[in-house]
Amino acid sequence: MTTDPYNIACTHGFIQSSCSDCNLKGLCLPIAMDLKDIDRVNDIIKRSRPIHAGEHIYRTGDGFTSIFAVRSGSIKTYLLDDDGVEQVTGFYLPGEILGFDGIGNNTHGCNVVSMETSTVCEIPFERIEELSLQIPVLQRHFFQLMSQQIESDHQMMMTLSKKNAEGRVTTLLVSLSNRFSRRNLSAKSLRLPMSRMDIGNFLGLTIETVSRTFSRLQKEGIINVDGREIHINDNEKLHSVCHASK
Amino acid sequence: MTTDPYNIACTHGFIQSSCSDCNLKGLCLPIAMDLKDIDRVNDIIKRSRPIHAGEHIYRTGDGFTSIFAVRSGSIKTYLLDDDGVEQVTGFYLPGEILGFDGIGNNTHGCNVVSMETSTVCEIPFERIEELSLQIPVLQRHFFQLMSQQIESDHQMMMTLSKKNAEGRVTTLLVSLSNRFSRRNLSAKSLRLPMSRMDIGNFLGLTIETVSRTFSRLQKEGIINVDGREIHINDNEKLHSVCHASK
DNA sequence: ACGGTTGCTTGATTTAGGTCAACAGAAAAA
DNA sequence: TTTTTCTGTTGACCTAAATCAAGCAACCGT
Repeated sequence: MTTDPYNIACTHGFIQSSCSDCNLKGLCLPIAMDLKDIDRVNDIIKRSRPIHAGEHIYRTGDGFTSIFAVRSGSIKTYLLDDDGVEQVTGFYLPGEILGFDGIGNNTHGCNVVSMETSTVCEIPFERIEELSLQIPVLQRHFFQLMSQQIESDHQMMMTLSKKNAEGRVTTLLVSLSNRFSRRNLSAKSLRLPMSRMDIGNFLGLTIETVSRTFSRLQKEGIINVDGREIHINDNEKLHSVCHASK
Repeated sequence: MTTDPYNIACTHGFIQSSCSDCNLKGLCLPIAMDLKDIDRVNDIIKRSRPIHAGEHIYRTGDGFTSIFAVRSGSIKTYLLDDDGVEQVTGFYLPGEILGFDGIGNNTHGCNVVSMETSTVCEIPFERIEELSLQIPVLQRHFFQLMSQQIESDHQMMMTLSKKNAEGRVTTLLVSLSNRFSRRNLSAKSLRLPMSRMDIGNFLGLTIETVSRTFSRLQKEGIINVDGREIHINDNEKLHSVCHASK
């Protein structure tokens, strides 16, 4: 086994060191990109050593130099307000890209921490910006990724503003289920990468309410809960509860 | 007076038909852009006839072709969920750019409606995308604008998730005050462009709670309220109430 | 001058979810 | 082994904001 810090990260047991081999490339790179251009992107990417649970990738105020693609594990982003109150602003799973805040004023706008052992691909922004000038489909891709982030943030505003506890929790479950199945993992059985604390913080609820909501959904036969293991029994009901408003 | 629909829009009483003359260009275009490039941008922009209160600029699902800069008046964006429930996702004032959702899947992701008589500059996206490949500072600018939108959406998530009614209302007032003063308007006295309904919808509160909160802030001497006219008496207190959490 | 509609305010009551408190299982430490 | 810590669950109670209801002023079209 190699000791190269950029190559020991793969969780699948084999070294995966190039974008063209990566089974996540359909998520973080444009599909319609020819191999030559993928290699040009590949050349500027730095692959990380494993990042342990609780370890930060960057913090608010750090100089902005790179965006990051999650390769394995799971990551959360959060803000701290003036009083030190934490607000979780997002959960990021393999194939997803984070760090698009930060471009605005050349300073990272949030804190990023690993929720379990994770690996990321670091994408130096100035380099990818140059490439984007030369590869139109890449420029378009980044506009699209940022646009999707904006759309999903707006959905989140809707969730926080209009939905009750059941609606919020089920919305998160549906989102996670979709994102797992995009990676060809089970949409029915999933292991939550985050604590009840983080769920509550993200959804604007207390841990007690999150816990009670899980229990209620289980009692109604919609899901089975065993700690962080969730099984979706009744997807239809789950989706209908999803719209529950306050 | 001309009847050219693209040139009757100016509210200042004179025709203003070029970006280089526009007193908002510092807000929607990069500062470090030379005149030649500003003219190239100017050439692709379509200036709108006046859009009346309640008139839509586009709706969710419409084909995405352009982003828009607000030139005068005020605009709100909102989502409709499956049950037809409205969620206001943003208020846009002169110099601000909207429509960055929509890039992701080539379809507009929200509804956009004018809150009063407004004019906008329509920026055809494919044209500005081409220009962005040729003018690096312009590409950077759009990345920055989208990044700022993401950051402010995250702040909004914090507001909705963590703040009580007073915190939410004052946060909106502070934001509006800042955005008015950016345009060299009074930061102390402002006229709200939106109804109590829209404020409540945006902030995840009922109109009654919004109304009561305004009344309470007035009783505490922090602001004066006369319908949509707001005067900020005690900016310091306003900012401290701003952090009020639930 | 006329109802009718719309936007906003205020009061009385209800309720979802917050707060406080106790406890249990799992994992880590001693 | 016991102890401690951490995470999650459940119960009792309380409170901020929702809901329900009434009323008022401004503005509309007739």
